[in-house]
Amino acid sequence: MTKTSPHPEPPSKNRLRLWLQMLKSTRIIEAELREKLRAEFGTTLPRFDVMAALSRYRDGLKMRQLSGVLRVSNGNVTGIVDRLVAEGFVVRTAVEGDRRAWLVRLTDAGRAEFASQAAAHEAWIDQLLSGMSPDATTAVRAGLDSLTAALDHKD
Amino acid sequence: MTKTSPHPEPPSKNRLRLWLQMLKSTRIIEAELREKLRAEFGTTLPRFDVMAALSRYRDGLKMRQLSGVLRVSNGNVTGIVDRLVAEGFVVRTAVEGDRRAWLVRLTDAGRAEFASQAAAHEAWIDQLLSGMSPDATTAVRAGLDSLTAALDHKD
DNA sequence: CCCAGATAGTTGAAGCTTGAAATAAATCCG
DNA sequence: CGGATTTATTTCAAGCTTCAACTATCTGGG
Repeated sequence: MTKTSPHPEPPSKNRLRLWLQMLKSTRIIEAELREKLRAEFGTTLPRFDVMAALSRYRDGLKMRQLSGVLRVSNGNVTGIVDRLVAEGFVVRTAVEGDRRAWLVRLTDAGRAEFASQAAAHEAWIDQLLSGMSPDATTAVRAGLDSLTAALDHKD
Repeated sequence: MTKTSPHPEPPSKNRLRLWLQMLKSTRIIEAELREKLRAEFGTTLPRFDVMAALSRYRDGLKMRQLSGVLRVSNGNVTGIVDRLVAEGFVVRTAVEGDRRAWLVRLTDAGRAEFASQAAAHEAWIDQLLSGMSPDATTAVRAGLDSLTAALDHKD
């Protein structure tokens, strides 16, 4: 049943439209999440992202590893971590044998706060993406998985 | 042939993973585009986005329409348009019969500059998404289309 | 040992972004 | 008409983001 489409859209146009669609949907969802994090937890998406990354590494991450995981610049992470430290959710501890580096970790308070945020976050996502069937979700995931694999490889 | 999967991942986890994947792939591509726009055109993604929006409306857009199309705040657009005006790519003209509003339009120079940027942009996207087959591209587009339709409806 | 180069992190300037407050003009309605 | 409300935009403070410059430290030859 797979036959030539009657409207011959070139692959490059198809890809461009896909990209615009990715951008649009991602921005809508990000805006919703930002708004909810602000309203319900008084925090921001970047802070949430940092805490999410740290929550996956109980032993902490060096600044450089953190910016690598988040794909943002070094200097950027410095500022966000500064604020999380001021709020008591994160600590910088010295690294044994390397006086240049810091190990950044969640405090107990940070861990508790993040657990609460993460539960809400998962529910928000579930609700925001409720318009997609499980099959569609799986199909899109598969497509994007192959895309990121190719992109990562490209570096 | 559609039967219960052997690993019973709940739909909410599936959706969460999809979201993380969307975020990851979008960020990688955005970072590439930002870098290329800077290196090859000395411009930024937000400026490009504004010019792209204006290029689709030859008669111009009011500030509010512009921020609506781009899904960013009003105040944000003010600053970006200010810079594009200073660079001579955009003009603000008065709106007949409404002294509050401005009509923002590309200048001839802006149109020429954008044509050049847009051609490069399309080629970059084509290259960045080259890891996806036409079928996968179409499938993902379909999934995201239904998602944005549901999200837009939700407002 | 010592220094050249690499590595970890911070700082600073410029620009992007938001939300809230402020201006100004249009519209609505009594 | 005239005041209340709505609409269009700008301004501002705070935070996010990048890149480039800078400091401090480590590492690997000679």
